[in-house]
Amino acid sequence: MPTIYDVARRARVSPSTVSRVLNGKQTVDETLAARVREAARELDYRPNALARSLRRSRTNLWAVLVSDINNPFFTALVRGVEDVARSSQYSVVLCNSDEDPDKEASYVAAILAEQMAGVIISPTGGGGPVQRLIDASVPIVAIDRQVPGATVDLVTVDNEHAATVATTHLIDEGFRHIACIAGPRDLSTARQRLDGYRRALRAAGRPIDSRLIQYADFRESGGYAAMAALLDQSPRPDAVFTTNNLMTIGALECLAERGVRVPDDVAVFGFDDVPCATLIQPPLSTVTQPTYEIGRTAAELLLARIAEPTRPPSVKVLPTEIHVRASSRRRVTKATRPA
Amino acid sequence: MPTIYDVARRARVSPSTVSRVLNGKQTVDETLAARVREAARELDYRPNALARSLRRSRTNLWAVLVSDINNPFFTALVRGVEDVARSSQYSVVLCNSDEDPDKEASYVAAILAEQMAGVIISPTGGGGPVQRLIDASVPIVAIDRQVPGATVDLVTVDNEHAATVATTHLIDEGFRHIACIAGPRDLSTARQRLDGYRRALRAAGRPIDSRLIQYADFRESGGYAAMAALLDQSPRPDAVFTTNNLMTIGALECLAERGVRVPDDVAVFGFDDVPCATLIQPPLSTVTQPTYEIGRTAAELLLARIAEPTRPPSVKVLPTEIHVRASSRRRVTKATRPA
DNA sequence: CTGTTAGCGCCTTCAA
DNA sequence: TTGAAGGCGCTAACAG
Repeated sequence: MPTIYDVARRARVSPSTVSRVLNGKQTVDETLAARVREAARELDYRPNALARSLRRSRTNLWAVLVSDINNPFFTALVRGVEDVARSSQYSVVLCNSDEDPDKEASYVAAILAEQMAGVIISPTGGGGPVQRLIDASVPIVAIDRQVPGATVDLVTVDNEHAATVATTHLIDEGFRHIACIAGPRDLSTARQRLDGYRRALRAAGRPIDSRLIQYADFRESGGYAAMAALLDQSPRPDAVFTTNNLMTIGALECLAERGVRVPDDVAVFGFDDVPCATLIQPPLSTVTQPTYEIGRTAAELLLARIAEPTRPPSVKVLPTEIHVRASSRRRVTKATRPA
Repeated sequence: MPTIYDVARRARVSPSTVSRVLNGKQTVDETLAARVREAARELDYRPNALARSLRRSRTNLWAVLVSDINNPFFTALVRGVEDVARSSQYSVVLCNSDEDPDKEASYVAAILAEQMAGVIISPTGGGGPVQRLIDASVPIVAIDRQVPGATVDLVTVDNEHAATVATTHLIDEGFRHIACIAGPRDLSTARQRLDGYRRALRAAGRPIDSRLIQYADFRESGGYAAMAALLDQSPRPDAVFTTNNLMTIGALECLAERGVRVPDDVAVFGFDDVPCATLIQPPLSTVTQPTYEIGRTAAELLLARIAEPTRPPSVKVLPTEIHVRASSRRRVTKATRPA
């Protein structure tokens, strides 16, 4: 690999001049600049990012550290991040903490060691490792959920509101025993969605039956188990609000396996888009988040934070969309239909 | 951030001794080693990976450069890679080329600039950028598809065989006009699956009707468009073999939208697992790949390649599984049923 | 076994 | 405007 010295020699200038030309600095004489550019091209010179970063003590790499790489919500938002990053000369790498604080800690260590320029993160519940990034003044933007015990830039949605709307819809349809499959207690997002569910019931003068609230882990298996538990107990729900996409899938699998009909026996309203939502019968009612916009907004906040590290943290709340479809609509049963 | 000099001063030894202790080198006197470790702990010292990498001229970062981050096939295999990487002190970052040679080129540039220790890649069709990595002797393992015009370590599956089995199944079920939604012509994987389809027809003495072969882009929208084209022409297929998961989804969406029944009007056999496969009605017949194993095997090949850069490239072909479900079974129609 | 020294490739004062 | 020189933090020769 040719170095800046090789280029300098070939262009008959000093290494500093090469550096200046390659970084678009100051006014270098156009004759020399042209010679430098040609020499660089001829040698297929590519700057050593390691050396440059060591010198400048920061790279041009952003990490997107998500809690579940298999959740399409997180992968979809990466595109929004990439589009902003590319236009600002950053490269984006994706890391997967898998909701595991240990893995998160090991990626945080790597981010620190590699001196990455910024981090967009959906922190795991533990919340420990992220503090290291904050302590080290690494520019950081949280997505989806807050960093426990810290105030950093955040891009999220109106979780509580959306959950209220979804639950209220189920109430208005006339369902009596509306269950909620909630996420981990230590995730702000999960708490807000559960709060929205509770608020809707309260507003309708309905009691909140804690047996109808099942906590799970935001994964498919968790949704499945929670649904199974709900079906095995009394009162058995006639509707369920599932608070993320993977848990919705798990719950639907459980219902299908047991021959429980949707929405006739149990209605379903899910949070987040579900892959192949349109292929599932009946079509699924969902709250959807603007994933691309979330990624884009987070990236823009990160740029702003890098440019001005001391600016006060800001929170962007993006709007959700509610899609009411057949899975949450009460059907007139045959028995009550006029003969 | 404390440096190795700070640790050395505090432990009253030289920086080299600190370096040796921290890297587990040679036999350092245990008294000194203990002092060093304690000093490092007290200062919360974390080595600067940039400096270390600059010095050693290689990092401990692997890149997994996939062609579509929204395809669960690719994200699922990352876990297999991570498990191997972690046990060998490498961190894994995921990059998304989005089947776009330009994006791929820009990530290749970043990988080169950051001197990453190894790359696992599913190359885009263009094939250009990967050559840079090979030229720079970056250890590289291809997954899913070959690198055009180069011989590197490769982990793939028995694409042609699996496609033959799937198509043969459709033939045996008695379908007359079996279509194929094929992938991009410049991807080895797509070619092999199409070859398998052709071979099955040939073996059954069936003509190969080129109107029944639609080329698409391995994406949902491509599958949709291809299916639409097939439905609008004559002969209209009564079965279709879709050669990847996203195109299967697109095709199913098209069929659902037009009220075409599966499998009564058109039977479907898909390649790759489809998210929420079990929720789709009718259950989908698929060829599935061992994603975790593919990731693990690729990572192991990469380790071997790093350890011995000159070893001859090897190709690992992992077995697929065929799941025949209702979407590809011929149903006895009511007309022919005994009354 | 330990310390001194030099340099990985680059950028950035500082002088000219 | 250009060049010379130093140093980012670390490791690997080389002495001792």
